[in-house]
Amino acid sequence: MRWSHYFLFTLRDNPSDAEVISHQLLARAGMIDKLAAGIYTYLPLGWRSIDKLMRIVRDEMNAAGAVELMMPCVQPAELWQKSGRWQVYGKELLRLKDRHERDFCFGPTHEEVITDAVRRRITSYRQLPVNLYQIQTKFRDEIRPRFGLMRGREFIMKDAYSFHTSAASLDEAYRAMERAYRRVFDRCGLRYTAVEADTGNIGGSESHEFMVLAATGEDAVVSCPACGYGANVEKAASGPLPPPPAWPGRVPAAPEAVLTPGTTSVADVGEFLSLPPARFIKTMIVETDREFAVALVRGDDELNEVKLKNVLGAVHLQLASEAKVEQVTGGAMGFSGPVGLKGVRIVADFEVMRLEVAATGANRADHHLVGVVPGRDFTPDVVADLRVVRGGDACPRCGAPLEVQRGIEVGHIFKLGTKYSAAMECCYLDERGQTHPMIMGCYGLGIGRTMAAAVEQNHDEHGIVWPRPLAPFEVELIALNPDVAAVREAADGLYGQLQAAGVEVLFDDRDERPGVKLNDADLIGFPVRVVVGKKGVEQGQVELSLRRDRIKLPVPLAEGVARAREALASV
RNA sequence: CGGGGCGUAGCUCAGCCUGGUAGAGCACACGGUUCGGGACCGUGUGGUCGGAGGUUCAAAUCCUCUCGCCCCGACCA
Repeated sequence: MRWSHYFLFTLRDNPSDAEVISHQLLARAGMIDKLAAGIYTYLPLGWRSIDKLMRIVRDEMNAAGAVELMMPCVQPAELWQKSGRWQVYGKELLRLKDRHERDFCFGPTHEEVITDAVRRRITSYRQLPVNLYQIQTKFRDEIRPRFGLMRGREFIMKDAYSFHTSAASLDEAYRAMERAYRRVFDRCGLRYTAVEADTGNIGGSESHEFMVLAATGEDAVVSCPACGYGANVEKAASGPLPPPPAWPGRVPAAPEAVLTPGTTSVADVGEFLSLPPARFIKTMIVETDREFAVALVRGDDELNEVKLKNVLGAVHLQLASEAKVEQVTGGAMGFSGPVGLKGVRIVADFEVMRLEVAATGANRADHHLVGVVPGRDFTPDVVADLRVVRGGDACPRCGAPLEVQRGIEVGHIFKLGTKYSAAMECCYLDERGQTHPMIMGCYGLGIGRTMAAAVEQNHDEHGIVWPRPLAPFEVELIALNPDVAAVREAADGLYGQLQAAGVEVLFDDRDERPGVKLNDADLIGFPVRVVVGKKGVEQGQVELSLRRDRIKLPVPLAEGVARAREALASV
């Protein structure tokens, strides 16, 4: 492709609304164009990357035995009412009406449609299992789209759905999908990790996320370098913490109230009473879709709201407002504690119950209780893992120190079970003629997000450094001085030869100054660059360089194509 | 939805506080000099200052409302 015949416009400045590096670079490199919040055009260069990634994904899905189809974006409300998600999904579901005022939505995911398609065709165990996938544009009306392609409202996703007669069969498909995902991300040259994940509102029994490791990731990933344990921080567990410093002095027979004016944070009270934060019981009042509840974690720990939500069986959970806190505890916000609380469920973290004595709020303004003994002075309704795991905590499997890194969730696979098949009567007859709901799995992979993640992980101060499999073109050929006949002829010749050799080449034949073309080449970041300049051509040479190390190497003009292909093979 | 910030030329921004002829750089067009790391000189095109209402002799500037965008939080296959 000749640049002069293409549709490629690079930007010198970062767009004012681009904050993360992948958004900045993809926009400056002329690959994407924002139309509205979280809604982007893939310009020709960007679309080539997307197309390459989709080919890799198709390849691996097909190899893993999944079958491609294409479902509609616009879906009738009836299906969603049947699964119950018309009510549950909330504002993230973009709803619309047709001219007859009938309700539709723009599909954020396709469990309903696929389950409907399968239930009307498959009736026998003999026809199972099946695994169907599509690559398609989704729409989710996110509360807050951000970070360019990383969290769009409209985005391209590969989604697959499998149907089974047994947990063993589902497990087989699940493992096959896991292997396929690994191959996809391996082929893309990404550094990633697969971790255990919370199943969220999708539901199901088991779930793994594929995280591309990058500092700008929205998620925290906990991993054990010793045994390979890995989990999203929402889900991650740890071994027991080391005990906090000893309680100073004697443990009283009953909690004693002390005056602690104005000290509402653990840090403040700790300093005021000369107690370490780990000796406090942090008490948080939460409000869920069904109740108020009280969560207790050790003073130096953070509450993991996802874990708490799961323990409480809640769909939504938030910290209670000041007024609600006072209503529940009878005391001021910032002075809450579990002692004497009535009428609410109390959930305590394991580490709280391991404290033989502690301090906590007195449910009375400007007062705390010291000498509180868990189990003696209060009894939680549930004891569970509620804390956010931190770097250095013990691995729950082997005890080695855990690491915490940032990650971008590019894939997520779930064992769904019968949640949708039961609700939508997607059933089969077994050998004995009995009816059962099918057992389902679902498997998502964000196409645009993976492209953005690749840029987050592969760039330098000059621009993008594409891994070859995702590079829009493999080689950029630059005619530095196209007004010089010898240069033009040499570059034209190389261009024809590269094309004939099947190399994907973008030929920068623009009438621009050398600096502009060289800087643009760095910005758009194809793996191999071939520069034809006046001086070189006089000596029968062109210059070859790799984007990653930017080392320039003169090669004979006649060997240009062969050497470029060698260089490509090396990346 | 809560908190913060921003909407002025295709892009990045200044001007606003303290009301008085709408600006710069880049991009684009033409001419000239340049040409291996984002050149220079000259000329030129391009803006209902996000929108509506108000105050005023006069509004990009002050006030009210509204729309859009970005960041933090809550939320999130």
